[in-house]
Amino acid sequence: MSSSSEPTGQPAWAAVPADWPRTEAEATAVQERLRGGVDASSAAILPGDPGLMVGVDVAYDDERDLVAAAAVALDARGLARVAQATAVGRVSFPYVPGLLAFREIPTVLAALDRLGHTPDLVVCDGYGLAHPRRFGLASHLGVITGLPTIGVAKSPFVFRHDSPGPRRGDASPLWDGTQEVGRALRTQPGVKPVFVSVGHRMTLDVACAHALHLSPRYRLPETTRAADAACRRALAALAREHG
DNA sequence: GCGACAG
DNA sequence: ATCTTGTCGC
Repeated sequence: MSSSSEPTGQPAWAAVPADWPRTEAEATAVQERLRGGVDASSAAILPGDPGLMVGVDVAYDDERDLVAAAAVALDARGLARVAQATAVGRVSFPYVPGLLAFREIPTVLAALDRLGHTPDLVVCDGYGLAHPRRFGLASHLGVITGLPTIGVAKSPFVFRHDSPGPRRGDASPLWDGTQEVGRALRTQPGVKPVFVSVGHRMTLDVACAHALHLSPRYRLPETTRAADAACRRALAALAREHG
């Protein structure tokens, strides 16, 4: 047993599953197998509903082959912090565009387990359906956990888009041919847009509304900002303890 | 074949 | 992601 005087608690250790994909071919096969499980037909939670909005993010120390993940729960009404948890582990996959989930998910799952609350929405750093195989990180995490998820990415990936209007809330589609798979969304006036896509149990309109609601002051959602800070702190603490 | 390419 | 100096602004 361990006592925690830290407000955040000690990080959980995240083991990489023995059957985790090791090659790109194995990883893409997993995506092809799971992608049918995505539900984008309706939104499990609406902005304004009570509930817990959970941001997840990951920080890396490739030198030491370490990952730290954080899950931070904010009250949907008022965005006050309710709980947070962190986890650390070994890097489970190299960075390959399109296969980000295999790098982040084991540690993120450990942090979510440790949270002690069931999220009503998980906000991921990256993409969901706006992905080469329609199964980015947010969708993958959603299908594995069964939780509603959205992706909010900081930079464009594979799909083209026009610049959204200058006002907060202005958006323009991310096109995969003639299909809208995501949206470039202006969360703050005069600031670069973010890129929103559905993860699981969510629609694009509602995903954008959540992203906007979660970003009252800065470009990025408060969930993402909180999770980013928390996983960086966890990684720094880990490097401090060891060498 | 070459470049681009979430984090 | 991470590395990094200064700079502009509240």
